[in-house]
Amino acid sequence: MEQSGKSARQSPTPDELAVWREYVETAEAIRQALAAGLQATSGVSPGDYAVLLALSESEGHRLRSSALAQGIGWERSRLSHHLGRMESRGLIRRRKSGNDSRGAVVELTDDGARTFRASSAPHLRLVRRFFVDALTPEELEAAEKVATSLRRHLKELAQAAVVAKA
Amino acid sequence: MEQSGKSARQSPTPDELAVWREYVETAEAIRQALAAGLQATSGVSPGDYAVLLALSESEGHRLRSSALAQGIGWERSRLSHHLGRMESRGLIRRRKSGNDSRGAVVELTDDGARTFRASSAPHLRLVRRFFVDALTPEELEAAEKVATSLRRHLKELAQAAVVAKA
DNA sequence: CTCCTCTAATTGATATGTCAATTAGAGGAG
DNA sequence: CTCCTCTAATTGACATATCAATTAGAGGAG
Repeated sequence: MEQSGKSARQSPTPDELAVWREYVETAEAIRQALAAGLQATSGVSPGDYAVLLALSESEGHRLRSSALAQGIGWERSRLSHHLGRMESRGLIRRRKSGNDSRGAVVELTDDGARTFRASSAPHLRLVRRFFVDALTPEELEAAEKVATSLRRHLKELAQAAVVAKA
Repeated sequence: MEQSGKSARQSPTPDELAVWREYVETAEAIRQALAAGLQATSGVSPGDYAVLLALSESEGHRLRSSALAQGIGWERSRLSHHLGRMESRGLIRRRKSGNDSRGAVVELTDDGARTFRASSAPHLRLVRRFFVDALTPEELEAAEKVATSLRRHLKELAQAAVVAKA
């Protein structure tokens, strides 16, 4: 009867599945609300914001493209395409790197810096309105614990997969 | 000194912001892991899965396109585009509705039904592995509470916005 | 130097998502 | 019937995301 033992159960129970659905749908709804707010208040997308934030916080408002990709956790190709769009809107500029002319350096234009300054406060206000204000201090703490557990578990699974491949 | 009062605070504190980032990044990581798993095990995207699930559960494996959009919470245009892609892969079929020939009826093909059956179990296993197994029963309950609070708060804000417009 | 291989970044193809504009038919007022 | 208006769904344009293939230069072996 190992099928009935807890460790042999393969699919979530209906209750577990309901929590899962609530979890993903909620995260998606908030992501979407915030994206719409950011777009409406300052005309930037969440992707734009991530790039502008990373550049704004960096020394000299510039970063190697690979360092930028690393910093915001994007694949390079995604970043290349996105930088192309941002460059055509005048938010950033790309130059060849001095030491290694394979590498590109991405830098914020004045317009990009101005756009980031204009978008930052409204964005943070929305994070507060949509997320922080919705939760009691206890819930906020619980949310952190849940996210941390999920993250840790995912990392372990990824680690196990890597080991299995080797 | 109303700036220092809690109710006047506009931006999240650094701690609150850190929780927010952990929350969104985690949700995004899970979404992405699950999408990759679904693709690898059965060659369907999360969007395909949502459509196939709704049709599989419906009377006669068919739904009015507007009812389908409503059921999975998509905009119509998004659904139209997605159905076009699924139809070209032979997973679904569209017919004109009898009573109202503006309306289209979407139905599962045999191949679509087979594809859904093949993708369902692996998908549910992954939900269990990535989400349910990561959390203690207490954390699972906490996750539900957090999601519910966030959802309720979002709905209230949307309601307030609608009222403000009127 | 020449060849090999590795790395940085871009490019092209395709899938997905959003918005605005359009098409087709329903249904009522006159 | 004709016109008006509303609804259902699609379409086109464009932004975004992923994957595979490619380009350009770095850096070492010979």
